[in-house]
Amino acid sequence: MKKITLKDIAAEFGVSVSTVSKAIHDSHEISTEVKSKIQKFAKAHHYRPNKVALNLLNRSTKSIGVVIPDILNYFFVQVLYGIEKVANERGYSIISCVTDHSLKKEAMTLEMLSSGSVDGLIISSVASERQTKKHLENINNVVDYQIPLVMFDRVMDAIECDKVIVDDFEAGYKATKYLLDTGCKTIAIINPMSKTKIGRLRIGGYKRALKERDIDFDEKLITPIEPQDDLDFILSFILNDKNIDGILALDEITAVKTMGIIKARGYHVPNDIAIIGFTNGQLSKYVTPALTMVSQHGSYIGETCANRLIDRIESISSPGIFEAKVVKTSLIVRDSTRKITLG
Amino acid sequence: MKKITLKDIAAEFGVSVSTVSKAIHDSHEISTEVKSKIQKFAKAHHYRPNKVALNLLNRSTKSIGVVIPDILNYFFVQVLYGIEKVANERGYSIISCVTDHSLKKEAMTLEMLSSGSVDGLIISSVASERQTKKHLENINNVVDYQIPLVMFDRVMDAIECDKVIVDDFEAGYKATKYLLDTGCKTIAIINPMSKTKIGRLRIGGYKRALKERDIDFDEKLITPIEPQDDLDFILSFILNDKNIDGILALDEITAVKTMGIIKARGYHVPNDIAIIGFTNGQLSKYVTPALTMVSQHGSYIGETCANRLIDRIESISSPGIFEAKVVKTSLIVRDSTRKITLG
DNA sequence: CTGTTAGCGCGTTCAT
DNA sequence: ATGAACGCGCTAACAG
Repeated sequence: MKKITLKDIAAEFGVSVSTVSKAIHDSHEISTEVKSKIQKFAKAHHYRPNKVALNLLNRSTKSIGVVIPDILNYFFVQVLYGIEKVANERGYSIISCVTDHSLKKEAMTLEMLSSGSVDGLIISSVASERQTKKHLENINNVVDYQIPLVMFDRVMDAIECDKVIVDDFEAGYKATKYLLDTGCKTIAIINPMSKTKIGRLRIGGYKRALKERDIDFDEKLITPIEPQDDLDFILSFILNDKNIDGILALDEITAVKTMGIIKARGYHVPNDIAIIGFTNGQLSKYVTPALTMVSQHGSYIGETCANRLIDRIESISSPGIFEAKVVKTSLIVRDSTRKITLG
Repeated sequence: MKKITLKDIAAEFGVSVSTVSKAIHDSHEISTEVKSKIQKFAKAHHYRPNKVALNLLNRSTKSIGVVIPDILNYFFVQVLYGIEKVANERGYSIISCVTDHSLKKEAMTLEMLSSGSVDGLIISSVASERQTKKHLENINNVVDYQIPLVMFDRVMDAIECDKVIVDDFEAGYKATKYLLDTGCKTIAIINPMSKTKIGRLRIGGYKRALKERDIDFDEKLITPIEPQDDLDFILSFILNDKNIDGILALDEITAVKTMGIIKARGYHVPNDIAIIGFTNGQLSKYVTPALTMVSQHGSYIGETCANRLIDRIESISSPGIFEAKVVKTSLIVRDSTRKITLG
């Protein structure tokens, strides 16, 4: 069976296209019998108005583009989940694109999406750090294009748009304070995101917490790592060099791996070394011991992004004034940290 | 800055729309100076052809719809990853929709997607089991609509289309055989997907493996569970009742939870009880001990789906004859099973 | 070289 | 009660 159009139906009954259109929309202008016979035929042939034609007519696609660096990362999936949920409720579809942390792909995706395919864009930009001027310009084009844009998590200050960000400073502070409160003296940081602002903010919070207790900050306790690094090897240095009794791992997988290595080396978690990880996902709950984590509420971030964006699209929000919403984190206490001693 | 169209540019220079179109496409029909001035203007104003208009013109959107029951399930994310990868390489975008295991949502999504928004569909249907006739009809409409469809994992026999499925029978067989080979005598199954064909196939493989060893099948060893069930409570029955030394958990999260409970009850894994889980994801590698799993190669499934679908769309495949591709599983041996004893 | 016309599929005037 | 005409933004065939 071929895809059927108004034209086909019109030909079938020897009437005009507009008559068919009106009949299908149950217009009172059309006689009852013509209406019913056309409607019956349309239903029998599964007529459905061509979305693309309507999009063109309405200059709106009722869909929003989501651009994320990585879909195998549970945090982004959670955000996507939140976006999809709200979008769906409000009658929008999602076009999701993954950039694989590649600037070039991100540029291409933006280019593609910003030419009418979507009514708005939600993005977590790879380029949040290594800000090429060219790329910045690229994103700005999107904004100039009059297409609403919401950035989350990895945002760029130089772009004027709505933003939904995590209070990473507070997260770092909170986690550090908790380790301190539970008796840790020397806290190391394993930092797999050393080049990002997010990483810097978390370390900022860490420093702040130390300062409050008059503990000197020691640069050597901070270890930046890259994906290709041998974590086991790196940890041996850290563990031998200092008398560490607490570790902050700035993402979930690093937290999990770090704990595995530490346990294998015979340390007890949390008695010898306590660990807190960032970005609560699926893993931390089921490892042994279950990891204490900083949760960023990915789904909530997604929902917030989607609501803000759709408000913009339907211009409920006041135009021109952009807002940056800061989402607080919370500490999910499990068994990789010692219990807090009251009194 | 407003979105700019050919018409706007034409007005700007007092030429016709088609001249502008040709100039922008660098047609040889247009004089060099007109071309260059138009091109310059277009670039300055970030002109980009309206995708929607082109879609209407070409009767193609260069995008494919993906419908999955759950995006927080790592298997589906892996499939999505594979699809996205291939689609991207071949110049297609993804519109992803989540049905939350709801038949109604799936019907709505299909309805929405099949009216011109996408060139083809990849779906894992919630309805693969509780096949309402109405719903079947609904999916069949899509097929009738002349829009290419590929089903994966949870497929429906009654739908005629390309399919990519997992060899679940073999998976059940393989896992059971491995437990048997490593000395297990009494193997229980925890089945969180008791209503699906997939679950039945895996159990079929299990029975087959038992039969090969002349072990009688005991219905009581199979325990169906529902999401709301108290696994701890259920396991106490199973463990008390039988002298179980091996467990097959038919999905990852059940495997992980089951192992946690078993360990908490003082059993040693794998010496007292060995465990194999299905659907290898992120979790199983990092729990202690690391779980032996059956991998379904989600990403590969996704790639296969996408390639098949795009071939169909571009009608490289021979039309009319549908293929069902069966993807083999593999056993990833880790530490929740005993070592195989050679000789 | 440039412009006119037509049409993708639809809904919305405005005539008849 | 029905139909013709128009336009959404674009390309392509054809005319000048």
